[in-house]
Amino acid sequence: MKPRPRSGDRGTSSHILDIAEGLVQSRGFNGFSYADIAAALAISKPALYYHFPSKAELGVALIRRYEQRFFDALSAIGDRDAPARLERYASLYAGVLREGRMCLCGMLAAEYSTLSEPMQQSVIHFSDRNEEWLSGVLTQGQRERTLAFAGTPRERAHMIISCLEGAMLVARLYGDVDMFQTTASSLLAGLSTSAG
Amino acid sequence: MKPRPRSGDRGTSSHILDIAEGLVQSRGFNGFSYADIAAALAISKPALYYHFPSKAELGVALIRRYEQRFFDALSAIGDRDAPARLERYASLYAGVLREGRMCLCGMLAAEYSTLSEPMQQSVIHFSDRNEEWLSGVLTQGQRERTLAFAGTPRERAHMIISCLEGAMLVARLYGDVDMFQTTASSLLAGLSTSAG
DNA sequence: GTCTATAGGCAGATAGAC
DNA sequence: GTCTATCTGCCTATAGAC
Repeated sequence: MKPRPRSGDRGTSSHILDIAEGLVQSRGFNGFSYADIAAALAISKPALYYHFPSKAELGVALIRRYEQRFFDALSAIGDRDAPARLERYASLYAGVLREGRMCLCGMLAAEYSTLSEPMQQSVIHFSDRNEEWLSGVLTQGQRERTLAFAGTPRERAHMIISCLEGAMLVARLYGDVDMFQTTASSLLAGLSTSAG
Repeated sequence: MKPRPRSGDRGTSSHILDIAEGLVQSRGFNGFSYADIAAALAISKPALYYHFPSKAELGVALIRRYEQRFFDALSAIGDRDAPARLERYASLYAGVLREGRMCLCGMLAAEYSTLSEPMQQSVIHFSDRNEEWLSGVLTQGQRERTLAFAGTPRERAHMIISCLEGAMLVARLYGDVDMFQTTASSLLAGLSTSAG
């Protein structure tokens, strides 16, 4: 019997994921341990194992929740013209960076070869879905004639995601969010037509 | 007295760095241990400590050597017009990726917050120098009228490096070097003038 | 320069009480 | 669900022989 969490109390599992998420995004999956989470929550290490029986399973749960929230945020962008959706899309990344964090998926991409197979699959799944969503926006832009670019929407989506990830990686190195904004803006500016 | 290494024998320190470099570029600095290097060289762990008294000092030596070689490779690009130099520059990244590796500097950028302060400084130093070199090429291109772009050469250099790093990160996820080539090409294509 | 042996700590993970 | 106690193994690093 799982007790239903009271409103405002999302339960211990949720709090564990909150802490773990921040640790992965700032230090990487190989850069923290259960002891770090336990300390942050003032709880014992074995208590964590009740909720997540292994670090790898915690990792999978982490990606799944992040994915859920990320695509909820994309849905919340709503119906706008493509350039406006792109701008909101980029601002999601900027928000993460402003907290001194790397994109979860980008961080795990760096550590990819050290991850368990289920975690690797989860990273790929997230990445594929992200590219698919962005590709849809680019296709919309072509249809609307608000966006113009060489190559397929898929290729362009891949390029934009790659550049945003890289821009986060490097901007975080210098603790300079403005650097990211400059790169993101000039990346997207090149796509807009005068019709937009 | 350090014995002079015979030609072709660059010494144990050098071999240690070779292995460590590959490990960092594929697994990250937090993703390998002295035991991995020892196993690869069929040598004991304490022997490694004779050459590098701590993992952090090995890390600094690693960055320094990588930097030396990288900028030697940039010098070897020689005097050409800016677009040609850019193309060779991007192909250096592609070569690393082809070995299934991430750029050393990009990998360490992801793990930045977990690195010792000397390692952090070394990463920044490398990154600054890289940006400076690329910025010089972009300035040359403006002078020659072979390149045209919005913003300052510095900003553009920063953007190009960011995008190349991100493109490596994501391409490595899918084990697809062509993806990187496509992104790199379209990134550089946008800079060339018809004069070039 | 390289070895064997080992210290001391922290990692991921389990047992069993409450 | 959470605790204390504990296991095993690996990590970084050192001591001291050859």
